[in-house]
Amino acid sequence: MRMSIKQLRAFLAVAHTLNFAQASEKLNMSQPAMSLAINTLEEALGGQLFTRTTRRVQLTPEGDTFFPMARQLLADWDNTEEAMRQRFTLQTGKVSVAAMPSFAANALPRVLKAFRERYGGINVTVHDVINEQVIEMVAEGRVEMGVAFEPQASASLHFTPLGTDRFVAVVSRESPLAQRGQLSWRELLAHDFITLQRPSAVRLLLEERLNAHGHPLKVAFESHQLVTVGHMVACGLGVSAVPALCESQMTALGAACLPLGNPVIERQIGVIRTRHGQLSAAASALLATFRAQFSLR
Amino acid sequence: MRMSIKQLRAFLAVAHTLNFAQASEKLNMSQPAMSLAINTLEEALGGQLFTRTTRRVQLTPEGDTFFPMARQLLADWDNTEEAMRQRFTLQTGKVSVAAMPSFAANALPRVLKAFRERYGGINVTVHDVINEQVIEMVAEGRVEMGVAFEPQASASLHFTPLGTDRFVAVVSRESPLAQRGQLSWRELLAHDFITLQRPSAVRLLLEERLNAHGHPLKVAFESHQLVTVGHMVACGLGVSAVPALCESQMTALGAACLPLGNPVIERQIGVIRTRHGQLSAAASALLATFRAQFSLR
DNA sequence: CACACTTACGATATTCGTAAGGATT
DNA sequence: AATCCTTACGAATATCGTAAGTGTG
Repeated sequence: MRMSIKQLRAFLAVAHTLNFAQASEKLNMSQPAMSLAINTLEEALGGQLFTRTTRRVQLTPEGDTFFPMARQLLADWDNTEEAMRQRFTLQTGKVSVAAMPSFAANALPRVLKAFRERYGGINVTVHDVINEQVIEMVAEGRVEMGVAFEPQASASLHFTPLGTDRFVAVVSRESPLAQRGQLSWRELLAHDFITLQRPSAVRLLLEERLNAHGHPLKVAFESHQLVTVGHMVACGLGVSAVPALCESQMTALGAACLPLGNPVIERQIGVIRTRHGQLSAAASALLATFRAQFSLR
Repeated sequence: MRMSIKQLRAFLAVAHTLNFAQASEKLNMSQPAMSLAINTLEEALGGQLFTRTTRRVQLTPEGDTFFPMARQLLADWDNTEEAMRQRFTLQTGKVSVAAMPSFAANALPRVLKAFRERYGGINVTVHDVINEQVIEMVAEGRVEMGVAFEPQASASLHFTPLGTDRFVAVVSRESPLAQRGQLSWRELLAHDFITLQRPSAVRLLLEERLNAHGHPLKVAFESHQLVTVGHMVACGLGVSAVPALCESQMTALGAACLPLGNPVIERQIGVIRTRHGQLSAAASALLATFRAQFSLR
């Protein structure tokens, strides 16, 4: 027979009170049960832990050395149990998420705020990387999930759409265009065009779609930071087109945004995760928060 | 319901094999029992540890974080159990013992050798201190037991006699006395007497007993080291009397020892321990070794 | 269709509590 | 004589193993 948890609790109670009756009361058990628990524990360990005349209970030297061991063992036990319970009840935990810049800088903070208000104990690590790296990090398991454009169908990746991101026109507030209700690409492209540099998914998408519709893209200025693009437009250097997600950012920089059509250029944005590796409880909660936040729009 | 040891072992086995059937076999239980164990563990922790289709068993992220925790918990558990068993079976442990110099330097090493041969894993700490300090250290609990002269009866100290220590005469080998079969105190005291300095229990005992028998002690040379006394005698500076325990030591220093009577001065030597504080298993074994070694003489 | 986990149920083993016993102060 | 631990025994509980069930590949 080997040690059991109950026996350890019994030992600690008796070692503390030096009285079987009080100890058994504290553990909500009968006194004979306590007696038996101590006896079987002693048998399991191969020697006496207490010397007990009917009048005095006392730790043996071996019992004395066992005392701190038992206490540590039970403390670790209880802590582990509690840590797991907290993890499952989302009182603690952590989740890593990757997001492409346009999302990370605009929609994500609001989602994280809602998540944090609901699950204050969960640590969230955000990796703000370009669209391709989001997919790469998810595939490699470096993050549990990512927010990016819908990738081409994959056996290992799963995509949960959150919404469509449509390109809008960005013009200077002083420009006559700012007064228009909406613009066509032909009208927009008549002006100097400012946009992101080549590796950007936004830039590549633009070129591809515009080419397909017979609107080759001629770029007057380019930058690798959207902020710079926004400032350039605000200063009247030219016009641009950005995903609607970035609209508020552009507005804040002093530019004006308006609907852009003919053709409408849009793409699905959503959460990417591995198909077979399941999400942690924390990640599931974050995903649910994503879906809740975006179903409202 | 809370975690049990068996559930933890079940979890580790399944986490390792990722197969309920193999895991249950390894733990000598039926496969449904394993299924139940995992289920109740998951219930205890409040969430799933494995995702299991009938074809694939896989750790959830929570199960993954639980894995090292569970392993550590069980390792600590088993180590503690084993450490206690070893302590009780005297494969390990430690014992502190105090001994007065005459005993520590002469009889003790032989006892410790026998003890060590039998109980190689037990660490023994010896405090070689004067007789009074032996008693003090036992009373204060700084050592589990001590070897000293029999103290006056005490409510808190217990004395186990090992044997009597009788004073023998020490003379130079060149002295005519060395040829005698035995000596009386009167004959011995006719020569220059060399002995230990005052705080020594041996010195005090000698003075007390000799006075009681009308032989006031006149000391020619004194030292606080028995080795010095022995050398002095060997060089022919005078004679001495030492406890029989020190006989071999004196002989080794080049002096001759012979029986000394009229009066015979002797005192009980034994093991002192506290009456109520019990001995550790290791100390009991050491005490038993003491008794065995001395019952042979 | 076969394999692997789950559910069901009866048997076994363990644990527990009440009552009586024994020892010490 | 009172207190406190131990022993004894019947009952409740938990666990386990066999057998049948269910879903996946």
